[in-house]
Amino acid sequence: MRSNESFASAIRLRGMKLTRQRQLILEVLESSRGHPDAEMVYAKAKERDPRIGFATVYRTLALLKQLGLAEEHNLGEGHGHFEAVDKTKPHFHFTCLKCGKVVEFVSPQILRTTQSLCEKKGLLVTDIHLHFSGYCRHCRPAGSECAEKP
Amino acid sequence: MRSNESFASAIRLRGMKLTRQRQLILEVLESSRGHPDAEMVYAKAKERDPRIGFATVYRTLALLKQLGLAEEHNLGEGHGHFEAVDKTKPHFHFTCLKCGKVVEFVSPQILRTTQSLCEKKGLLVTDIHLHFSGYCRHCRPAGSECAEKP
DNA sequence: ATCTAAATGATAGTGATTATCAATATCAAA
DNA sequence: TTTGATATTGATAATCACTATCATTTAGAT
Repeated sequence: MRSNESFASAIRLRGMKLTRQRQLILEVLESSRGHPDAEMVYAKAKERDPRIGFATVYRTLALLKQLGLAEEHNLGEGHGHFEAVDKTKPHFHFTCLKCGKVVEFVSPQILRTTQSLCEKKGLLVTDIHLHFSGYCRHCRPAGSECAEKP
Repeated sequence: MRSNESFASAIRLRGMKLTRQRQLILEVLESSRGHPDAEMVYAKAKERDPRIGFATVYRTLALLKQLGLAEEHNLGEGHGHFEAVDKTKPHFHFTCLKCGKVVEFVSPQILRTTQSLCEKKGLLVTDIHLHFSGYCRHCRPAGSECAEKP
């Protein structure tokens, strides 16, 4: 795991300590498919370290976010969902309002547009959250095309 | 206020009742600058109707969202921010991580790209939330250009 | 004016996240 | 390698944003 290295150095750079728990939580996140929430990460971490605490999970997820190793997404449920960052594959999310399915997709064009917008406005962008919601192919009413809100 | 009309008809269409409180909350939202949260809407509504309740504010904001008359944005604080919808001006938000300022901007190009993505994937998109965060012109470190997360 | 269902407001409850703090573990230095 | 300073942990209490409940009130049809 290459990010273990960068994690260790980022941690030490800031005078923080590389703990068993922090490494475990990063590993859990990296080996997760989809977008686990804090509770899910806690459950998975607990399988490998039954003594791990809930607060540590939250603290570590916040730390990983700060270090740019994790992202938190708001998928329309009342709580956060987390994902290990793979810088080579920035992507966006669509949530189906009916079946709840989350679709990931990429758009180099949106990234480019964002890039140029950011330059024009003098904004230093560190995070882009693009989240669509609506109805997936399966749940959309028959015959409906892309449209504005009803 | 043209949206009062559409509000009244949308409400009645669904067999709901057009109450003093609902009208007041819509008016508060429409006359607000920026992106008030539920508490702010409650405070402003209370100025005009001291008997109004907290739950009513939440219920009505949810209703306005359903009717497409309001949007809820996640600006990185732990709670929602609301905004009356003006369909002629879809826009996005940038939050400065240092000073907290929220910048609004438009991008017809991103809307177009979204439109065509949605068509390709067969997704019926009803809502687009694009939220950037980073550092504004004033807070960004001197000499820094647009860049990835540190 | 009357009636009925919808809506309100007060408040209790819930779920997610954060703060507190004594106990523990990391890691630099002796 | 032990020691010591202090960052971190884990248990739990607290907080925060929001939602459910329910008796009372009100909108709007008759």
